[in-house]
Formats: sequence, C-alpha cells, structure tokens
Amino acid sequence: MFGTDFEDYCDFNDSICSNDSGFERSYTDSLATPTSATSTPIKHDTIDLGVSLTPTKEDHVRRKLFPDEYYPFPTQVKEVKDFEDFQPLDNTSTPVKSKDKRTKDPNKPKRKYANGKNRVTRCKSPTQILRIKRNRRMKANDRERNRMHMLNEALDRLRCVLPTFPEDTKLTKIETLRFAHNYIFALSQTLESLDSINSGQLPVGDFSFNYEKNYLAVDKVNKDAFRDIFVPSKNEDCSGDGYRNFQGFSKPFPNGSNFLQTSEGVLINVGNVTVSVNNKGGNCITSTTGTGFFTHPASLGDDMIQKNCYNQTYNGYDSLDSTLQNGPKEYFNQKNYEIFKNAFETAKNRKHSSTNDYMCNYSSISNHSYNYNEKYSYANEAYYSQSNLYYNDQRYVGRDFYRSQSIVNAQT
DNA sequence: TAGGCCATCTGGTCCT
DNA sequence: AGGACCAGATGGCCTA
Repeated sequence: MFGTDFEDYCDFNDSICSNDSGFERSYTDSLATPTSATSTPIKHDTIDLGVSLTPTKEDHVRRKLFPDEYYPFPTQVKEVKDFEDFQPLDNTSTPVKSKDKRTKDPNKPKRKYANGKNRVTRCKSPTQILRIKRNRRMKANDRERNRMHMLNEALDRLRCVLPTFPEDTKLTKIETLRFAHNYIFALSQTLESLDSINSGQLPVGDFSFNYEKNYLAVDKVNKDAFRDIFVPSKNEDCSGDGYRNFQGFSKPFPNGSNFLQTSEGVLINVGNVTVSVNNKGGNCITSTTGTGFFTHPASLGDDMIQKNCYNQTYNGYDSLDSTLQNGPKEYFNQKNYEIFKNAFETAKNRKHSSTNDYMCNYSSISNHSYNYNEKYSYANEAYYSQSNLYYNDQRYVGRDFYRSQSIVNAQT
C-alpha cells in the first residue's frame, strides 16, 4: 500500500519549491525594458521561455530561466546520495577551471607589447562597455540564483529528515532551522538517556528505547523523560528565541509551553504533532491530518488486536488478509505515525552505525526504518538485537505482523 | 487589504 | 578580473 522508501514521503514536486516561485519572472524582461523605473523584472509569461518551471523528481531538471542554449554547462542536477557525494551544481555560469592545466613553459618569454606594457588595452565604445557590464551582471545573477537554489535544496533535505508530516504545510526557512535545532537537541537528550541505561543509572525496564512503549506510557519516569527532552527547565531562558521550546511551531497550551500536565494526563506538542497521554490509557496522537488513539494492550480484546495489524506491505510481503487491507478507513494514519516514530529510531541506530548514513542520506533511512521483517532476515544476533531494540514489544505471527500496543480507534 | 514568505535582482565588499 | 557572499529592494503569491 505504502512505499517503503523514505523518499515516498517527501514528494519533491511539492517540497522543492513553493508554487509562487519567482522563476516566473525573467531577467530578459529587465533587459528588454531598460528604461523601466524599477529594477525588478516584470512578471513574464512562462510559456514564452519554452521551459517548464515546475521541477519534477523524476527528471531532476533544474528550473531554468533561459532556454538551453543560454547555458554553457549541463543543467542536470546531480543526484545527491550522501554528503561526500554532494557537489555544487554544474549549471552555474561560473567557468570551471580545467583540471588538466596546460603547464606553462617558464622559459618562454613574455609577450611584449608596443607600449611597453604586457597588455594592450583597447578602447571600448560605450556600447561595448554597456554590453560587457550587462553580460557580467547576467552572469552574476545566474550565479546568485544558483547559489540560492543550492541553499534552498539544502533546506529541503533538512526538511526531509525532520519529523514532520509531508501532508502538513511546508516549513518555512526559519521554521526549518529552528526546528532542526530543537530536534537535534531532543535527539541528543534521547541518546543521553540511552547512555544512562547502558551505564546502569537507569533500569532498562524504566526507560528502554521504545518510543511507543515509553513515550506514550503513563508511568512517571517516562513522562519525566519526555518532559526533560521537550520542555526547557526552569533555569533555561527561552523567552528570546525559544529554541528549546520548539518555537518554530505554535505553543498551544495556556502555560506558553509545548507541555501541559493535567489531572487526567499530559499533552506534549512536538512540531505539528500533539501527543496525549491519558492516565486511563486513552492515549492519542493528533496532527493536522488527523487523530489516532492508543490503548494499553491490557484493555484490548483479541478482536481489537487483530484490527491493529499493519495493513501495509513491507519487503514485498502482504500482511494479513485482504479484508484487513481494505478494511475500515477509520484506522490510524500509520504512515504519519511511522514517520514520526522513525525519527527516534534513527537516533537509536546512529548510536550503532556510521553517522553519515542517516542525516546526510535520507534515502537510506527508509532501509532501516521500514524494514519490519529484517529481524527474520538476518541471522546475525548483534544485528537482530540492534534492529529489535525498538520493536521489543511486538509479536510476529507467520507472515502477519501484529502490534501489541497499538491503535484501536483512529481516524485520518 | 495587510502582512508573511519567497525568488530574484542588484550593488558592495572581500578574496583569489 | 572575476567569483563568493551578503544585505537591501522589489514584486508576486498566499492567507487571515
């Protein structure tokens, strides 16, 4: 049903740029109307340019301001696989120095000119000077445009690794940076918590790295753990930029925080998601796309557990039967939940593997995060334990995948 | 309609 | 000379 690649959730058609891209304007207009009072190019009919201004993921074609013949270098955008692979785009007008430089002969005498100087400066007509300046300006604009494109693409890649839902409104630039700052902080705090377990300061039973089990559970230790991660301490001054308070998003609670404790439980706001932990087990996650409810396994009957199965396809295996796959639509939006959850798993995996895999190559995240059958595909015990850390509360029946602590009454 | 966000142009500065 | 970087200016698009 759903794709298994993380990229499936990051549709470049939507995320690469906003619809109100300024590419609809062209520098050619300003050239055509040099006497215009404003230096800002006038809106131009894009059809006249003969190029599609909408980038697509498939063709990897950068939006172009001018027809192909205006570009002296290839315009194909290099697909970035990892950080080391990332190179500046090739479609800049900036001339690239040839690597095979011709070695100068040091014995060769310099060319002499009649006036004693090394070079003759020809007189240029005002028209020529104007043309040269215009050409330099166009090239400078081209470079600046590409530079900003690279910056925006970097921001897009950053958006893709942040735990927000693709269906939600695209984060603005400043929101992306702020949220990334907070997210890194949250992940580092999570890793520190894990270190506390490894060093024996915390019992594993109190805080294992199981987001679903611990962050949605109701025992005090886990509530405090979550609060430690997402809510600044009293000593922290978050009145300014409020980074620790996820200020990139609204703070929905009257206390001006992303965390609210009530007599019935706690509410935690993380990005576009609000997690509600109820003392009576009525936990839920709410996003702008819908709400999903969670219940303790103890309160679930067998029939409810049956309905909590994944009705998705992983590794080519169809799970459960067709009636469940085509079952009621009120089930929790599993895709959104997985995206949110995988952010935490990524942090866990980073502890055990090379660092470049995850933050620099978001396509590889999916290989680990969505591979639910991997524990049965790998005999390596270490790998098993590593992969299974997060899913230590799940049951597997034949080819069917069950979740013991799952969604029973959700809507999207 | 005002304000936010964005892409683009532009000129200045610094550096190679 | 030319490229990278930056900040200001400007207009388009969208939303409350």
